[in-house]
Amino acid sequence: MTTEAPQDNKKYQDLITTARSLLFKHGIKRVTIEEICEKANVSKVTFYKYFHNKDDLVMKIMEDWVDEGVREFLAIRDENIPFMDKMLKLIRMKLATAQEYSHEFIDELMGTNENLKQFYQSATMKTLELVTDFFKEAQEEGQFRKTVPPEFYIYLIEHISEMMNDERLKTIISDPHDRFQEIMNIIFFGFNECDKTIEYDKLMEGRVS
Amino acid sequence: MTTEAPQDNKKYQDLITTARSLLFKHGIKRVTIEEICEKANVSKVTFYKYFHNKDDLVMKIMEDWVDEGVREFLAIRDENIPFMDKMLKLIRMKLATAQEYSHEFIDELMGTNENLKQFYQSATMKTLELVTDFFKEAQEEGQFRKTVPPEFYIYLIEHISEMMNDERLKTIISDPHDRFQEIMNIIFFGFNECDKTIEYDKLMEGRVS
DNA sequence: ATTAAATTAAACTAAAATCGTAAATAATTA
DNA sequence: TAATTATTTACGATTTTAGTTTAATTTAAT
Repeated sequence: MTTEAPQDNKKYQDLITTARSLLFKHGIKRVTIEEICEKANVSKVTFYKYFHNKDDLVMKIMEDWVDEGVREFLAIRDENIPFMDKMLKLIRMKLATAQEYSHEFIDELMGTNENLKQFYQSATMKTLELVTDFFKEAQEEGQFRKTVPPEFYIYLIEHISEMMNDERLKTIISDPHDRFQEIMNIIFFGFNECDKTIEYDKLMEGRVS
Repeated sequence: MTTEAPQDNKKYQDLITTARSLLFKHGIKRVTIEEICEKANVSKVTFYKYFHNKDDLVMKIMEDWVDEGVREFLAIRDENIPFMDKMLKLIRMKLATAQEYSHEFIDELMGTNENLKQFYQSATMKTLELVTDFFKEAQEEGQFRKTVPPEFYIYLIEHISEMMNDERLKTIISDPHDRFQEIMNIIFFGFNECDKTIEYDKLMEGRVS
């Protein structure tokens, strides 16, 4: 008689995972509910048992996704490793998720629907606070220059993958290794001459690219 | 009074290029004619001036694309460089185009429409003959083991990019450099110990990845 | 085996999207 | 200016999609 929570339901999970990969790849408007149901081997009736409509589905996907991200972040934050290694792992994480979803998906999330937009913004807010606190603490410990606003570091971190895929930058530095090296060097050490570097290979180690 | 050939028309070209990138990315059924027109800044009426319908558009895209491929191939074939270097360039070309289109596009090309299917098959036939001749000649010159059917080499070449992106293989050899190295070594030298290798970096040089 | 719940396929309606065209209007070119 | 060409707007016809209903089937628990 115990009514199962939807998170533990197989059909629900099938729908979430199939929908996620489809929507992340093609964006929201290109994918139909029927297609999701077919690919997930779930009938349309069952879909409407768990979701009111497509927007509702998207919100639940985002909830899952954000929670996942927060969990990953907290795990890294609380690891017992040097600060620089944590930074590496955070960047790696960002690059990993950035490859998952298409630009189109985020654009649609922000553009068309007002509910989704609000939800997405409040979700990013929540995670942003977490990360900001992390940076502020690191700054107080002397890991960063104190004159840099932590929000600016977050901005930079979030734009690394964008820079890596920027067509203009690609023509300037075609080799991805070199490109990454240069971006990281600028972010961490600025234009000053410096003997420290962040290795692309170290960042990518163990990653299935 | 000279009626301009459509190939030289700006609007026509805009339609072809925008349609190509959209269709290659999302497949045929996900993209609407109106979307193409909007993105290309061409009115729908103008679209129907140049194309009967979506299938007609796809065929003309394919024609362009195949011609382009044949030209590239012939250019490489007739270059005055060692055979191995030609091989490298051909593989590079294959990898480049494979990143352009999605699996979905080719699937739809083969699956839904009978006209497109026929057209695609005859087009690949035509190019396959060219490449086969190239390999046969190389074989007669002693560049390959004579007991290998050239068709099998073509098959292998065409599957390099697939292997590079194969999830199973990725877990076995996660580093793309290593993965590519191993694939190339197998294809060119088999399982025999051999001091020759094909360098990933050499293959990728000058490519904007 | 019996019962209750979950799932499904199929049919269906209403709304929305898309196609393709025809006319009126603006822009180019001769 | 006149003739040709490109674009906008509007529109009807068709197709697709969303969401619901019903009846049949599967699944799981008792």
